[in-house]
Amino acid sequence: MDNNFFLRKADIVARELLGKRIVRKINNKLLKARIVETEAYFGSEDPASRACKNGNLRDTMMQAGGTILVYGIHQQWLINFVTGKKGKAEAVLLRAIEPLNFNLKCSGPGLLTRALKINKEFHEKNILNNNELWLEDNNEKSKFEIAKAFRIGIKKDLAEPLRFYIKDNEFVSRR
DNA sequence: CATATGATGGACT
DNA sequence: GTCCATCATATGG
Repeated sequence: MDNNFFLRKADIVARELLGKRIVRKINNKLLKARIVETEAYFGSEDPASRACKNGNLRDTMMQAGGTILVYGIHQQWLINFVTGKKGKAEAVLLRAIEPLNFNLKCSGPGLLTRALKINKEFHEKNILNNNELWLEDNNEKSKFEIAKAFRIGIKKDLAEPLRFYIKDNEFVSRR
């Protein structure tokens, strides 16, 4: 994965992430999955983002693109990838993945972190330089259609749709 | 320490 | 669609 991949705006990265593979290494076994649903979040200007109020989280979102951001909510861990240049508070939330070589439900942000055993240990590590979790580009772009929607489970959303998913993919979270 | 608050998920009507 | 268990955080005393 290119070093500049995450240095773009969160909504661009969210779209580009679709179809990429996420690989998790556990005890020398590789869990592979395809990213099928993402959401873009912004810092200060985004009323839906926790970073809007929370200083610590915003600091993490201001890191340079590629930093992993993990935070707990409703007894789940949610994983985000920080995007944009250092100083910009932006991130992309991983909402759903399609398991390729294992059989666990991954149709939701909390479910996929459970399946891949992702927890706070990954917080503030870098996805581009990690031997337990990384991304692979397998050039699937243009093999699918991208659908847009408003973000899920949020009280105050922004005016523009910031949720992106692969159209007609059965592993996308519902609602 | 006490309490409130969800970027959830699953069960249920 | 609605209800709610459950817990990592933030915030206030």
